[in-house]
Amino acid sequence: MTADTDEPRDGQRRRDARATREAILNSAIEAFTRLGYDGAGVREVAGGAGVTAMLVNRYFGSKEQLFAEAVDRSFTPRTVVSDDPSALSERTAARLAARTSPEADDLDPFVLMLRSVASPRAAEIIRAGIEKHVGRHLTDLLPGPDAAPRAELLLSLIAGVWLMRKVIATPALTDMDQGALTRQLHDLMEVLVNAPPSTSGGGSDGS
Amino acid sequence: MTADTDEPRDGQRRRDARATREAILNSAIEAFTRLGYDGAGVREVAGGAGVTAMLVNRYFGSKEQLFAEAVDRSFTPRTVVSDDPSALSERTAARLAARTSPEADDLDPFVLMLRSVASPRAAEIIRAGIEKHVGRHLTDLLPGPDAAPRAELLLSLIAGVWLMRKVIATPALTDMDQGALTRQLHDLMEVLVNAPPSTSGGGSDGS
DNA sequence: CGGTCACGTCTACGAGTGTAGACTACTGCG
DNA sequence: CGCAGTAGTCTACACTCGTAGACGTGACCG
Repeated sequence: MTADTDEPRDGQRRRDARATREAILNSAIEAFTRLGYDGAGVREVAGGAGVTAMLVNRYFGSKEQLFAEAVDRSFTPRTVVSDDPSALSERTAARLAARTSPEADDLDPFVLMLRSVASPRAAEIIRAGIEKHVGRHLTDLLPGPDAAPRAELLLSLIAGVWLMRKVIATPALTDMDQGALTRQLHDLMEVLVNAPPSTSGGGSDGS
Repeated sequence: MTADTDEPRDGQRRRDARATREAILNSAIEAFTRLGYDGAGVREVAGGAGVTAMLVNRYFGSKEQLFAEAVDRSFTPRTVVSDDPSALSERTAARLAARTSPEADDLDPFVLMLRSVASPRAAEIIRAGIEKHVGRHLTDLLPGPDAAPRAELLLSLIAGVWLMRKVIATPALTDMDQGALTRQLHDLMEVLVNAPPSTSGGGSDGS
């Protein structure tokens, strides 16, 4: 971490606008991830930062703008998708399996997303954030044609696993052996990465 | 539809407890799917059924119990997962692609789920519903060992596609050609259906 | 030491939430 | 016709929400 979030030595932050704004934003990420956009109140966010509710609106204008900044910040460190094109599916599968394990703390942009999509305004903000941060980046990483829809399909898989394993907590998937899960996810992602443009003449399409 | 939801000929339902209960439940499914558990108010549900809010609680006890019945009802007709074991991945992929297309009406149990998981109580109810209706059923359909986690992985994929395509509406995936999407989903589901117990000696498992 | 301005808080409002209890009105039966 | 029971409504309560405006207060600068 950078050194700008220095905590005061006297135990109380003293009229430091920069640090207060940061504290509010961090508290917002935590609250939105845990409770979702609708569930997290401004007072809750403020309390987590040690300030009153009105300061939140003074710094961020409104809850909606606060959420937009929280989404932006939450997605900036790429926690799951690997940056290495050659080992993309392998490393991404391993990271996903590890970060969705029951022991892991569930502070994650995907959880924030899943718990906030109920609100249409939040969904719109999330869509923009997804495109800006992961979608575009992932599209560049995938080889072959039609990389964009395949990238979003990969994101669908990641989000789905996060949903079932950490938000809904289906038992069989939650208790699944991590090695086996990693292998399964790896196989699935390989299908998406190694683009079959239209391999295997599956011509028998109905409709 | 069955004939028990007969609408009155004089345009107004007249003191028919059975039909009123049904109307409330249908309105609840519609409202919860569109707005989620937190977003849909009791008054909204009641208004959709043409009654007042208090009647909802009189018939269902509380909003939470109403939600539980709505989830149960919403999941009973299997809309996506095919019942045919031999063509499971093929038909499920086709149905999923069709039902998540932009033209399709988004009244679906998966959307109801995705828009309601923010509430912990609702998430618990959904988990039970998933297990009861689709999970168990799908586990029986899948061949090979460890069918339960693979079934839930399949559900993760389905839920993720619903999320990205209909709830968040990422453009590349929403506008994706239906035939191509069906093919991609089919390939993915094949990986899950044709269980590789531990094929391809990726024995390097940590932990 | 005193002024000044930004940082932070307090009170409050209007709207919306789920739910409880009392009340009305309609239907069917004797 | 009158009684009874049930389908449905009305009013209300206690609470939380996001946000607006007025107010206090501490630190820096001269």
